[in-house]
Amino acid sequence: MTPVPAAAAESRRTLTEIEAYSLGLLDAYGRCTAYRIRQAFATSPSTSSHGSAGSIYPALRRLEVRGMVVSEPSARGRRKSRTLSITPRGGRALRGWLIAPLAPELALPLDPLRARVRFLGALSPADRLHFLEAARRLLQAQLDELGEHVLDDDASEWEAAMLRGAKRSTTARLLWLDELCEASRDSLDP
Amino acid sequence: MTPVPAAAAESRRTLTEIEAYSLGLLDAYGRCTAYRIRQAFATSPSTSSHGSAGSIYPALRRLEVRGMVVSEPSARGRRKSRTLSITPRGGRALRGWLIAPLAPELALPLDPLRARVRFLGALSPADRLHFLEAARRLLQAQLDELGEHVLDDDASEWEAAMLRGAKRSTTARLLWLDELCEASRDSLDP
DNA sequence: TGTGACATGTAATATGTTACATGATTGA
DNA sequence: TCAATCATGTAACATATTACATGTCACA
Repeated sequence: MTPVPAAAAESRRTLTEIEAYSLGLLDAYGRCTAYRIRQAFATSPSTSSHGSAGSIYPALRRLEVRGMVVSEPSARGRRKSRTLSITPRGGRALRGWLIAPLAPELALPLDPLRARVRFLGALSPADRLHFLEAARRLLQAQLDELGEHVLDDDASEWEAAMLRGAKRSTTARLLWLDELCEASRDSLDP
Repeated sequence: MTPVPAAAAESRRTLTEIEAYSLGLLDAYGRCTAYRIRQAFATSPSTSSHGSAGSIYPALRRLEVRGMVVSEPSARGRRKSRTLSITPRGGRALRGWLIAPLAPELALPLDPLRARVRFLGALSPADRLHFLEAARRLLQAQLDELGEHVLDDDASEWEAAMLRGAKRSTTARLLWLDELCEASRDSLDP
């Protein structure tokens, strides 16, 4: 990330998903280190691929520049460390993000699997079936993982709600793939 | 978009979602203009928000640089226009993208609605209910729109399959919101 | 004492978004 | 003929991804 242009960050009205998620975690946790935020991204089934250092640290820096987060140096042993907390302004920004009118594209997020299915016509019937079966296995594994996912003691009712949503979505997509798989198998080998 | 660095574009192995989608459309359509690709993005329920000129034209240019697309000037009246078509290399790239091992994060794409639900604890019960009801209305509208969506004559079986997938996902998320809505209403006004 | 995990970052880079520019065509 | 829309782009910008850098701590 290139150095954060403070003026631009100040002038922007909205929060990116990563910024909002970070604010939300900070609000839920009270005070914590940037590393804890990163870990939360990495371990959440929904966001595991979006918790890279190169996104989180600059996002937190931007929030600090905008006065939504404050940091204080905290000496854990001799290791340098900064403890973050959300400011009143940060709280207002978080709630503003939540109650803002929902953009229409939130209704149907991009689904990379759906995009691939769109173009399965370009494959041979055998390759199609391979694809669909691999996709099915992937979703089944994801569903198993979601079932085993244990929530922390301090997990909120809403974290559990999110998990239920993830399960429902995955189940629906799995059923859809089952159907396609079966149709594909029939047409290949009647 | 800054000018496309040809060397970098050549050396990259993978396709972005937009590149792959463009290749797929070009493969399905045979020959067409960039504008037709853009329109397809804009009218597809899944990708309506990703068809900006600033993404499509540079993506098509990158594909041309990589030899996956060729363009020939076509005089429609006196208006300058270029007709694009996919090359054999482009076809191989498309099929390679389709049969490539699926990255685990494709199993559970980010859902901005799910992210917001995760942090509903930051809102007052009344605001929570407002949020959930607005989200429900949004998904219901999306579902209605999907139901009315008519496919072209040349629509493939896979385009229809994609549409069914979109409906299933949306229905599942709507049911989930219904549940949350009801629980939220009960707790607010027992 | 050295190996690996912890913790905090930065640099380079490619990409997507927003907004603007431009000329041709069509319809009122 | 004037406005809207068609069609093709470009420029500026912020952001995410990948890979790397650096120092600390636990423990074998």
